[in-house]
Amino acid sequence: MDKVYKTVIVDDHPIVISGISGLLSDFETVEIVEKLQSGVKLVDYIEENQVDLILMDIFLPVINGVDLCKTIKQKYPQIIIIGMSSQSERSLVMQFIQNGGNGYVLKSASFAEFKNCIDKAIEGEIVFSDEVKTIISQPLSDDFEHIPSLSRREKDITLLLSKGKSTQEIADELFLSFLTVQTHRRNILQKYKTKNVAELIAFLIKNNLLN
Amino acid sequence: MDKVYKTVIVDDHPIVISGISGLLSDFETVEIVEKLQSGVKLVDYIEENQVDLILMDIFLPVINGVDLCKTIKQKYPQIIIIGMSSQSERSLVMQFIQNGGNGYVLKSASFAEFKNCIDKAIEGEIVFSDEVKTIISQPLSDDFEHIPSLSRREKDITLLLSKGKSTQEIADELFLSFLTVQTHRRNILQKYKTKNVAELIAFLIKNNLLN
DNA sequence: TTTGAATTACCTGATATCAGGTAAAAGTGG
DNA sequence: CCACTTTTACCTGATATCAGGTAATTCAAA
Repeated sequence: MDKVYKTVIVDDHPIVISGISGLLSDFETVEIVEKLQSGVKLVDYIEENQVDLILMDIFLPVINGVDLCKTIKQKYPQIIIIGMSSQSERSLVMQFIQNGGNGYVLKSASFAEFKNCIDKAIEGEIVFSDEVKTIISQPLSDDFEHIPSLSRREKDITLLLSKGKSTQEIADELFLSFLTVQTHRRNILQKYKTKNVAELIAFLIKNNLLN
Repeated sequence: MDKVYKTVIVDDHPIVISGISGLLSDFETVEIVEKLQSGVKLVDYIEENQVDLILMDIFLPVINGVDLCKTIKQKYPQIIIIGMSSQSERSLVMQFIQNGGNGYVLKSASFAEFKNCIDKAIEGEIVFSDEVKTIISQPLSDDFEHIPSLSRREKDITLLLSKGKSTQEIADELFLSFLTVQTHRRNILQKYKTKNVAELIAFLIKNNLLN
């Protein structure tokens, strides 16, 4: 007899949870043990209960899905984690997998795709829904591009930049020298290989790095 | 006996559709007649069939939910349209309502909220889920702020801006004078009351005006 | 404890942006 | 056809950004 996978669904949208529940109700190998709306609750739940499989939204309030996956995998590497999101930015998928994710499925995937991915993931494969596959396979990946993260200070600065603040204004607000902020700006642009703030902000928002 | 509302659900995520279907199956006054994954299909469907109520995602591929609502309401003002989305940017909600929307519900709303909103909308009210209410009621609205849209040329330019292109590069790509692009930039910044491109790009993306 | 990353800071010069003003075509809709 | 918007274009000057370099301090992790 096959093992029954104790499964947790994490999504801040009740409707999505209900949709997935419905989908999974046919599965004999999967048993939904909990439905949660936040990453914090997930961490708490795992501490106290046995969990084999997690289906999680990547865009969660407070905690980023990628970081959440990393945290969980560090303590419980045996748990299978499948990420979900609406859009799929190539880099985001890569990041998720690099942090231990076992698969990535777009919410626009068909039911069949969804089921297939879950089956395969249980068997130990790294799985992607069709659309994700086409996206990540485009620039024939041997460059497992890894997106650097922003430091605390850099986050402060990018946030203010996105609000239209100038270098001088940012310096004043953060009680820093104009020149320091200038250095940070340069480092951030370099870090993401962007030419100017416009491109930077677009990149950061698309990759969910801005707040 | 109450009228039974012929309802169409439009969302590019099958899972969400399934979730909403489940939710609505209890309703006696609502009958789901079609589930669609794109705005184009919706327009086609309406031409051929009777529809009383539409639940639509705002972020749809190809056609913007706001524009879609406007188009439909022009021809079929009697159809009740409720918008849905994951995040709620105040201005986006306002735009939707201004274009004829009968309500706006966040996907993070509870089932009870969802049901309540649909009931009230059927009765002719303009409805919002709780979280949306708090967001839109903040700057005590008598300034029914309306967000201007980008002209064709302005769209071209903002798109290139978000890719990090400079004024000169944009001018070259679009075969325009440097000075023309400069004028467009100024107009766009003015239009959205933004101080620089960084703020502009952040604003445009948040309001789904880019691409 | 020491290595490396993060944060702070300064200097210079080229280039780009932003804000002010003006205005003529070209296209659109009533 | 007229009004209005859009698109095109020019001028000027102040200010900001970007790119190059260097370097000391702080702080966390190995």
